[in-house]
Amino acid sequence: MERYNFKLIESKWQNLWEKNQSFKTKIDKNKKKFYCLEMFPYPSGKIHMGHVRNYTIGDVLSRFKILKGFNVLHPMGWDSFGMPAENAAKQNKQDPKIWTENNIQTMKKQLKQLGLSIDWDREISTCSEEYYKHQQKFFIDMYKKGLVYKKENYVNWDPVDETVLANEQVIDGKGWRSGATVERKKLSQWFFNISKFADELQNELDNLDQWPNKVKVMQKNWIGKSFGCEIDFQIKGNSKIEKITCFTTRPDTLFGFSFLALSVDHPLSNFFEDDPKFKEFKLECSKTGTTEESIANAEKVGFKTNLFAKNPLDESHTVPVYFANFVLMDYGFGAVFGCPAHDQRDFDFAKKYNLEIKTVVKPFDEKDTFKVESEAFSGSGVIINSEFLNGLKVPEESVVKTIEILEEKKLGKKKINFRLKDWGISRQRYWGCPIPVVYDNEGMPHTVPEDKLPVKLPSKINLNAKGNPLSSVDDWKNIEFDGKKFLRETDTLDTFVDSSWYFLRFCSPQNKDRPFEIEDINYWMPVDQYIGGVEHAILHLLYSRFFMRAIGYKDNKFNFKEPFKGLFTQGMVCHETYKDKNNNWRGPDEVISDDGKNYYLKSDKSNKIVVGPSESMSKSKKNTIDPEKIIELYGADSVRLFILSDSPPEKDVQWSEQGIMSSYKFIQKLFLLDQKIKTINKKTKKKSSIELSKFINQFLNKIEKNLSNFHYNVIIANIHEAYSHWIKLIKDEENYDNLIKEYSKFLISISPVLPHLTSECLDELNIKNLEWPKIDEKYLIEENVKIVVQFNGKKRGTLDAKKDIQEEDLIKNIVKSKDFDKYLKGNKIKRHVYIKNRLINFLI
RNA sequence: GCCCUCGUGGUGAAAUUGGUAGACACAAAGGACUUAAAAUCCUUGCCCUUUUGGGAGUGCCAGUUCGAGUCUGGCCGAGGGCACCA
Repeated sequence: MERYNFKLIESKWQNLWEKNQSFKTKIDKNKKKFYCLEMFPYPSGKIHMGHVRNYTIGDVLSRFKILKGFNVLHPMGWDSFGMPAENAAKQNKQDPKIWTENNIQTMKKQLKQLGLSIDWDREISTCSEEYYKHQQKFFIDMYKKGLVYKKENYVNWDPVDETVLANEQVIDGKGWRSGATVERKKLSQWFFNISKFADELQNELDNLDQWPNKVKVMQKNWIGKSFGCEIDFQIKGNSKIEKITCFTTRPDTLFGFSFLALSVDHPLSNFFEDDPKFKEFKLECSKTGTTEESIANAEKVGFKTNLFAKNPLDESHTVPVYFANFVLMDYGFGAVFGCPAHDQRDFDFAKKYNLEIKTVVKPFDEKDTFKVESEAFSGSGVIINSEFLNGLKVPEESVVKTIEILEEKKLGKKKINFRLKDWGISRQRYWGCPIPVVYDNEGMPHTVPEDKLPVKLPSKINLNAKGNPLSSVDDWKNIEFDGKKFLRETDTLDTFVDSSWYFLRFCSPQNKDRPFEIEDINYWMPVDQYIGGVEHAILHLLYSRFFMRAIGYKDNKFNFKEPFKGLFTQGMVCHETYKDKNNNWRGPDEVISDDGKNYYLKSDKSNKIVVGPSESMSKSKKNTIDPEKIIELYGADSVRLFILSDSPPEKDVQWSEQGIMSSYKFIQKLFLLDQKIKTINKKTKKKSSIELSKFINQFLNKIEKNLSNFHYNVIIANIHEAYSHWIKLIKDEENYDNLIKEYSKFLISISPVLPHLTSECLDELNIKNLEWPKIDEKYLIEENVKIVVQFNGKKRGTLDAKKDIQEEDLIKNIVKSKDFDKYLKGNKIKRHVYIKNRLINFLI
């Protein structure tokens, strides 16, 4: 028999799918739609195993839904603006546009080799004018609706690359690319007003019942809603300063008030700028490292002012006002009321500056004389030493009650605060969407008139110029509208803006005038299943949720709220790591082992390799496997099979050479099985057995259930089991036509995983127009069951019985069988428990 | 420090949701076929027993139950997220 020639057959089917436009989708209101989307890739050069896993998972689902009769939208595009293009361009002196387009061509070819069911007619690329011109329009619309603004803000500044870095691009206080220590710098930046939607973004999470809980928790923490109140503190010591407003979640500890602390960036700092000691203090504060950890561990220090704050609940009680390094300007009001007894940070500060520590909450099981000594007490309990607040339960009564009192006395009011900050979208980068703004000669910003859109990126540019490359392109920067001179905004948009609406563009990818047609959107959206890495849990997913709301703000025509109805976060692909004797990383193709234990370098047998733990594949550790080479060697179906087989898709999977080999062998076995089945002598096989129908229907049932729950690894196990069953089956006498009929159902049901092999096998049977086989429920019911027999909860054997056997009959059979004599003999059965068709437990 | 998730053979993992623990696969050991190797196939997998059998067993300790990998409480360990958020 011939071997399965995957090279021939896979390319044959890929060409056919392309020629027949098999995955082209159109709106069809008679069919239920299913929008399956995987996170689109950044075109960095070649696809990696992470892509293979991501897109295989999505493809299996898409193909399954197509078979189930859904109208499936399964598109693909390119997140093609971003820093790597610019950096590569600098190194290779190549135009970022050309570099990007070449990569797209390469990766597109590679994706096609995987046999993905993608409607390539909908392909989009965010760096094309056709895409970003709509984005500029969104920016202008949002500007007009007051959702975009410009303000001065502190940013992460890389002094070597001369650019702003996003928080995630700062690693241990250093620029991820330059390695330079990142500075805080105040810059004028554009912002999206995402915090306006903070409450809704948090509340709507509860309705996303097809999202992993983990992601929802992360977003909730990120948005960080907290309930409290704002309080005005009257100030003494400077006649120009009347009051300071603070936000607090613990107004109930107001009688424990012992200092008030301000951020050094607080507007009131202006009154102290002339004081050289304050200036020095402020400078010191700005030097503290920028990493979160170094901030958290930094010593709490303060600068004492000549100001005093009055306790609003007791005017005779005044406390000193400090500037302190731990107070953030961009949370609350940049001012904190300090209660050392019940907040550890305040406690540390009070200890250092010898401030009063007054206990105002005691635990339930303590006396009223309870005193905070060595550390702050922040647990629940009862209010003490607080006059009219005494006796209130902390926190459930005390906070609400104190706010009521403060509101009544007009000293404060209820307030909900969010941790979520507005989204800074300015980047001093060339390879991004230009911000459609110009400045007049007074420096006032204006949005670019719509008939002058798009603002195109200039093509000839010196990327090695210092700072933002766009600011040195004079003939682009200087522009005239109707005879008036303007200067262009040279910042470009954060690339997360590009990916915040690409899923909408897929619905109307070729529309020239508008980003989308509303009918298209309302038919296809929301995305029914979104699949991608958990690393986007907060940023991309939160930004997209915001963007939907921002586009629909004041003029909502969408018939849905959330862009992604279902979310699945897949795990990473890992591989062992290797280090040679000089402590250099080595790749899997550089090392070899004869016994599976001792590894050495292929090129130098004396160089022993230390095998490290399996880690997520990364170029820096050289533990990557190139999908293209693997497809070349084993074929796409083998890769698809293996990437799904070992671990559940949400967990990390370990890549192994043995694993891919065994998947390859299994594909060969399936093909051999196929040949055997088709060459069975048609005449000698007579009977149509119920067993065959049972087997196939139960198999279909398992596959369908496991497909719906993303238990793809179990599906592979099911296929293995089914294979063994077929091998036994073909030795039996079976009516040929019936055999083929049931066998074709098997092929169809595994086609989402192995589309090339099954297409070929089905084609030989002349089966076209594939449909998911209907499961015949009557074959799911077994008329014989195996019943577990237990004595005192211990399994002592099993007994075959008719389904739904009566209890008495079962017991009779057990006694009759004699297998259990040694447990029954001489023992009295006190009672027994019978679980129908499953188990019987005798208690003796 | 706070929050979330997870602990099952040498390894990756299954387990109809409280009912035969370890399906399926990788690796290992032994065997069969081979002159030999590769490939393929079969067996084994912790403890006692030659076998028949029996015992222990899902991180640890308790509890609920006829019955717990699954439920409850406490502890230990691993991974991830957030981190001066007032």
